[in-house]
Amino acid sequence: MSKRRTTADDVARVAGVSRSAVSRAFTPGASVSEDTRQRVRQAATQLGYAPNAIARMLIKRQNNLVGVVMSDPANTFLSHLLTRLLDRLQGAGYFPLLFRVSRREDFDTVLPTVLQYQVGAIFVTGSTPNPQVAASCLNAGTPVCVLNRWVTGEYPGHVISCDHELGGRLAADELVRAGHRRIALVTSVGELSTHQARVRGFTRRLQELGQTLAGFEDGAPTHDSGFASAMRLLSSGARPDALFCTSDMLAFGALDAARKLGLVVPADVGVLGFDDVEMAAWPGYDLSTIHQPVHAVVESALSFVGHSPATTPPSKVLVPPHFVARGTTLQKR
Amino acid sequence: MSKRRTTADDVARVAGVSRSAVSRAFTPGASVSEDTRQRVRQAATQLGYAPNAIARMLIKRQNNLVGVVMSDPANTFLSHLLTRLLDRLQGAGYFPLLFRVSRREDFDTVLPTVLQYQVGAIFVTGSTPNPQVAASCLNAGTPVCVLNRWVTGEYPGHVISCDHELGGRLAADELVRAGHRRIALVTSVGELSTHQARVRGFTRRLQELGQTLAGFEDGAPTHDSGFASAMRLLSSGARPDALFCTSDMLAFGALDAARKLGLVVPADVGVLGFDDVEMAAWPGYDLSTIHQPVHAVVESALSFVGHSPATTPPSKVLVPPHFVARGTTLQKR
DNA sequence: TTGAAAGCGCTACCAG
DNA sequence: CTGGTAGCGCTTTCAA
Repeated sequence: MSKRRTTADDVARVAGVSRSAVSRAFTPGASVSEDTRQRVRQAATQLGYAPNAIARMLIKRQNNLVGVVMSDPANTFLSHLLTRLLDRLQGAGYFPLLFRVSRREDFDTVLPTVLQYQVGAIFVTGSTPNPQVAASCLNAGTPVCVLNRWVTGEYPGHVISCDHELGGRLAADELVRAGHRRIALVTSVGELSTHQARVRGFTRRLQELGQTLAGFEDGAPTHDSGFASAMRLLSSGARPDALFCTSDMLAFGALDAARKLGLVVPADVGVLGFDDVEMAAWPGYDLSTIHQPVHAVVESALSFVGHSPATTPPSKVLVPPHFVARGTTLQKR
Repeated sequence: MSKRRTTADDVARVAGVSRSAVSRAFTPGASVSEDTRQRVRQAATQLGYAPNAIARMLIKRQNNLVGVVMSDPANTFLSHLLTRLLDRLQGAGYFPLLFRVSRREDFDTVLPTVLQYQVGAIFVTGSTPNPQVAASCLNAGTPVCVLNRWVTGEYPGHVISCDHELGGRLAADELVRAGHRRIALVTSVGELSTHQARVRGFTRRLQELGQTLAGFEDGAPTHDSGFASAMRLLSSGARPDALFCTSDMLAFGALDAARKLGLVVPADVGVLGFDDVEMAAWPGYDLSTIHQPVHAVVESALSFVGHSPATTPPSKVLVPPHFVARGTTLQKR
């Protein structure tokens, strides 16, 4: 007994009108008499009818679906980005089709699939698609937009990101300006390309300021790894007087390590993070950090959806981050 | 110059075969000669053709879309649930259409919209839909599944949740068994119905154990609120010797408050959370908590997708949580 | 304002 | 194995 979903024809029959009339009754600015509209709406509710969005999509040859591809929604920072993106997308009348992929290669597999759903745009976070794959999307008329990571080399799609390298430079500036002189780095460059840019900006600026790195630890982008890295750094002979951690998660780990070693923050050791997730403002951490401009990134991204790559040529946008002073770095005078 | 997307007909023409052949070449177990399949695939890549999923959905009268409606993806606990759900859904070949709603009423508005996309199931987290709205979905043949919150009264859909009340009872058991005798409650019952169940179980069990509540604070479900509540409780004349916080977020706030007041945890005051989010295991908090069985909830939820409510009658499933002993509660002997 | 008819791009069923 | 044909449920001309 597979109950066939009620269609516009069913409603038309009950309301005693044509199928076209039903369609019009559900189309905002269509020319229908108020009388027929009422009759149709009534028959519709009676039968439990609702227009089939799939059929509508097919005939309109366009839909309000957008693809969102991301690596890890549980990642605190990404989840904030996602929330913001979802809110704004829905506010603009779009429906996000969400894909989670874990491995790098899966991004390239998933994009063509997303494309088949005739989405109006594809947003990618957590990795960068293969240029060829991106090109094929663009070719099909679908803008592809990489969020929050910079793409080096030839890449045909939209890229809109926080200026991670500038963030790294800011970090060096602030730490040195606050009086820290033996600065070490806790990072995850091996796993995350965004961290590479942060490290690059940081080390370059440090050099410009006449400082040398007092230590370096690379690991996973996790609290545990930050903890372990900081433990090594802070219990070594020549203890650093500040740690630049290339993400807040790493910084939280470092802070917990400093605490465990009985060090006073920031007097004994300053800690600077990157991202400015919600937790950074918690009194338990009160983390000084480099704030990523999530809102600006999302706003900028939104401007691409619905615009064919043919008319709106792919652009690369870099949004500047800024320093947020809290209690884990010395206060500059 | 609106470049019409290439269709199966275009490919058929180039490959010198019929449209049916093209369709077959893209259908896994169809009967096509290897020769034609090759020719078609080649013509397809040449033209940049990919089957239109929308059209396919329409004709197949079923699709692999599922609706996921949630309140706050940035909520640490929900984001874990979401990640898990997404992973398993994709693993099973489904495509999640994600909706974020903030206000209670919006849930009822959004469900009919989701329904229009002919989704195979709808998962709701963060609120409970109006029974009538749920019924209309069920009526349309789409299972609706409320995740992680219990529904009181008449409700026609699936409900699969952690047994929050049992979790509350466990909390009382563990705290008392560990030797805490002046136990206060930090919660957010005013805003979250899940917390209500936790509180109910907790207070009832406490009573059964012959204990009385040593304090009670209600507020927002945030770190800030937990901090403020604990501050009030712990600086009052008759200081509690343990705090049951109905979520980990509240507990983190309470822990920060205890630390700020110079209290030793758990000697001076024990703290017990609820959820067991990742952060609870961080050494900085090392929070004892009640673990929510996210995996079990998701597995159970998955079994409903694709099964018509007509054949699989709506069920209510309650999954038991368990206690996780860490460093913020006294160790029972 | 209304209804009839022609598809949207595809799959499924039929003969061949 | 293959090509024609008939729709999926809807919107949209086009006449009336």
